[in-house]
Amino acid sequence: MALPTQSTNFPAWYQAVVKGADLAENSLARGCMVVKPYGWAIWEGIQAAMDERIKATGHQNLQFPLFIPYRLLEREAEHVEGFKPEVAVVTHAGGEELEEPLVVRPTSETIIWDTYSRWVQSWRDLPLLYNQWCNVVRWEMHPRLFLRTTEFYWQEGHTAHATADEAMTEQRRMLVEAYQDVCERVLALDVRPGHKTESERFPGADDSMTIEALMRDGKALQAGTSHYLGQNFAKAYNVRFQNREGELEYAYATSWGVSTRLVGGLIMQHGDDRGLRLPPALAPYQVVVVPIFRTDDERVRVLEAAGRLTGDLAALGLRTRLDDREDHRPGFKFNEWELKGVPLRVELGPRDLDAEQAVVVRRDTLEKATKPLGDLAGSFPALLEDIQRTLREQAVAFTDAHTLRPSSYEEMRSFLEASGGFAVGPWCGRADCEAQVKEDTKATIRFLPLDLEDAAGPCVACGDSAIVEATWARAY
RNA sequence: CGGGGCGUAGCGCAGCUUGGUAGCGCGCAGCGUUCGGGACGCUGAGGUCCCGGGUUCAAAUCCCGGCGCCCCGACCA
Repeated sequence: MALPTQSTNFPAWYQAVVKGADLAENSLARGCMVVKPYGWAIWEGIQAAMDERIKATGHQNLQFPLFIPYRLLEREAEHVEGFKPEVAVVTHAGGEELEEPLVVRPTSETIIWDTYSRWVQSWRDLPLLYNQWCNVVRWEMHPRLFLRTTEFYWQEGHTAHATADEAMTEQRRMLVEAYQDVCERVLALDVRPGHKTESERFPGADDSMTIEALMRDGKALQAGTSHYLGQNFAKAYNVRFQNREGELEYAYATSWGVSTRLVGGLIMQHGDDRGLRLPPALAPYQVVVVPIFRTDDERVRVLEAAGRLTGDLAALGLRTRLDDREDHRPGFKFNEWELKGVPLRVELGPRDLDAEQAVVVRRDTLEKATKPLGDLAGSFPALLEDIQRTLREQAVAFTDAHTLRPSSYEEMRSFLEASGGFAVGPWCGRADCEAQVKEDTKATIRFLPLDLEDAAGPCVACGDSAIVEATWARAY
């Protein structure tokens, strides 16, 4: 299949990659997706890395129900206001109308905090550090595979603490030590952490933190969020504990999540005109060996050598695939594995065997090298590390090259209107100024610095005196 | 909800103006030739033309009424 070029038709390119690399497809159910084995393998890789960090930071996994009684959702005013338009409600079951409708969870704060009220009495019960991997449903207007689907898969962490300080430390720790770490170290993405403005905050939160990633069309993607919920949910669901002094106090909350959206971010930050480029740390196959032969004699010879190489690679712990399908020609396979983003490809044919060599192609740079068969496998771990590093460096270089400090509002406007990337500058902190920029450019403030510092000088958007530095971009 | 478009083979579409045998490309099946960058030839399978009604000797095509989907404007991990 031919891929549209990224630069001329990014949405079509994205769709073609998702389809061509066999990651997912639209399902009959409105806005939902069928995640296919290759796409799910990528998600499982993300899950494994994230789950390791979640556990390493002291959390345990558990599981809450899919259904939430409607009245529970209604307890926290801002929360219900924010989610009401996008919840799916079950009104009928068991052949009759339900006395009380059930909401299909759009997120689980409500049912979890209602449960926590029964789990917490004393300061000795805190903190609660729990996480669940599950699916949630939000009735979205414009579904797009991985980026915004009606049903999506994620993890949601929900913690309860005895003090505000401890909760805020937890909020930041999960953003940085889990989300940012896995995105950078495993997915090789460039993500920028920061605070959301009040208007972009999670409904019911006192503060939302985000990691934002710039895609190759210059639009930003919110790749993960971590919220400090203050005592809002504790008050709504009556989660009180007796502190060391014997006084009753409401608990402090955090919640944080990353979703299958990360797969979309991976595609859109690393992808090129040949398709996906997967970082070796995540790739379901790190190396694919494509044997080339015509005659029966050649087939025996080549497959024997290819099998030995594949075995050597597997013995080194590398995820390896020998593509010995006989119903496709080599050229087809080269293109297919490039589309699927496999980091390294080995081409092995009779001519190579005669010369005791193999052709090795890296997906990140598309460099083709001829290497001696001698200790070919032994050279691969270092090569894969180099690909991992290169993808990450390319991502950082791209974001840097698409970040502008505009010297005037006019410059900022034309930059954002053209989706040039991140525009960074001093901001007055006012919501009406933020709204005006959105009206002018369709761009929003993606984040404020993680360490909030005073900014000097005039607001780059409205000219009033600035209080903080902001980063604007158009977003997915 | 306001404006525009579409519904025909698994997918992408033509045919509709001017009613008359259901078509094309990809994919799929069989056989043969191919095989170092997305192969080719021959043969073949596959259809409630979105649904319901009407006009007509005859409807994918014309008329009426439904339903569904997509794009553009406000939400969202």
